[in-house]
Amino acid sequence: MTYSTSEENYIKAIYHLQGDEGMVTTNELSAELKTRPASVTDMLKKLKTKKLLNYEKYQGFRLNSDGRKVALGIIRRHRLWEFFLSEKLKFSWDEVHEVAEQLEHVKSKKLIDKLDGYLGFPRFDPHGDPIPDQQGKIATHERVCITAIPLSQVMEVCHVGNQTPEMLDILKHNHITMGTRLEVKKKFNFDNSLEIRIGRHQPFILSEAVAKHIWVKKIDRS
Amino acid sequence: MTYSTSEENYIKAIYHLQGDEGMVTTNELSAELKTRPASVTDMLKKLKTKKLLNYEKYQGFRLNSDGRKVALGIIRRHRLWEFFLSEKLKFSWDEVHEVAEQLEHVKSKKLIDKLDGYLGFPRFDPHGDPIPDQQGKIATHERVCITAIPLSQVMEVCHVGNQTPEMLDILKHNHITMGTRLEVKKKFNFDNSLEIRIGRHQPFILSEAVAKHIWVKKIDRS
DNA sequence: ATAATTTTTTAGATTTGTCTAAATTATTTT
DNA sequence: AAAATAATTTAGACAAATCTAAAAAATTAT
Repeated sequence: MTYSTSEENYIKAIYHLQGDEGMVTTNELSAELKTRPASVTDMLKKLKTKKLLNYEKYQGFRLNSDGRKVALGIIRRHRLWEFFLSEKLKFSWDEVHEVAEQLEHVKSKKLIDKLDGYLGFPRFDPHGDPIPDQQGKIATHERVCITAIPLSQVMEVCHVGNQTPEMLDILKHNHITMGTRLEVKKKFNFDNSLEIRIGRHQPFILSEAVAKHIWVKKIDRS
Repeated sequence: MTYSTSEENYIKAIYHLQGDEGMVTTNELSAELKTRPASVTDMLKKLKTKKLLNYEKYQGFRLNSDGRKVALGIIRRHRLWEFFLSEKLKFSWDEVHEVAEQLEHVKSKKLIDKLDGYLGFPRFDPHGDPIPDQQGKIATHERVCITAIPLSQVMEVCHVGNQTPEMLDILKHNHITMGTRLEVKKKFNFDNSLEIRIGRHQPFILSEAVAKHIWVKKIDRS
């Protein structure tokens, strides 16, 4: 079974919006995809006839098991391309997404599996998000937000939950990138800002608004 | 200016059909694209309003200078992807075309120029066809069809003008691939078949129908 | 619990690219 | 040069994905 670019975009967006439980609403999805709610309703009917989601009108919806499988395939393609663009073509971190949005819709299982091998079966993309394998399995880091780690423990940045240009600007300014090792030196309870230190450099402050999007893991001794 | 996948496919097909002069006909193009003539007429009107071709109804058509420029851009993308698939992902010669057909429509100038650099600015794709550079310039081998070369002169295969599975089957059977060095030992005037020898191997026969698609160049001493 | 508001769906239209069938123009044959 | 044939275009339809405007259902507020 293959799906149109449009169908794939809806499936992927629903996957990202639906957590482990709870329903996605029409308006949420229309905001995410920048379409009108009426268009969402049309596509939901279509995806329902294709048996990818549970949907009763006015009741919200979620992908079923088949739908999630399809979504993981799309995410696999997206993240492998992001890895390729970043690692091989030296695209900067914030440029990869837009191009990967297009590449992910190229239909060829063989292409993706060969690309995976060529890249060395990476398990995480340049944003630190896990890349599903051929079976749709995803590796998980035990990751923690820097707002929640103990003081003076050096950890490695492995995920950034907000990738707007504004956010990336702040990260670039403070030399934070995927894999950066940092420690929290102090927490200011007044505004929940954090004092961060990278290696032996001068410590600096991150606001709570920024800090809550930065996730770290224990340093990999593999 | 960007063009839809469909528009790009028409532009590319017209480019391939129109030689240095002479008109392309509606039926030719509809056969090439496997659409109905009526669909071709519709698209011609559209491409005419976009000023990519000269077209007066019932009179045939050809791309103008702008149209050719667009076509070369599409061909550049196609052939760079073919090179990537073959060289990096180890796709076999006959598998690259179909996937490249999809990849060529991804819109990102930066992607293509970075890919070009990553591949080392190749000038010929795995089929021996030239890859246009950023300015649309194409390198040309001085190539000759094996039906037209002198006897017992070793030359290098650099182009195959027919890439149907049937043709590729024959080539594979006879161990002919891009870069193969061969010589014509004898020409049989009865049916214009050729006796070919590769290195010190046992010579074999190629029919005229096959031979006329195989092109060679002088051996590169660079 | 009724009214007001918000969310979602329906109905009908639009765009792109395709099709069939019929009409028109060009070409070939006699 | 007229008739037959072939090529091309027009007219009208359809599917996919979107939209607007209006109707219906659900939620929130009073």
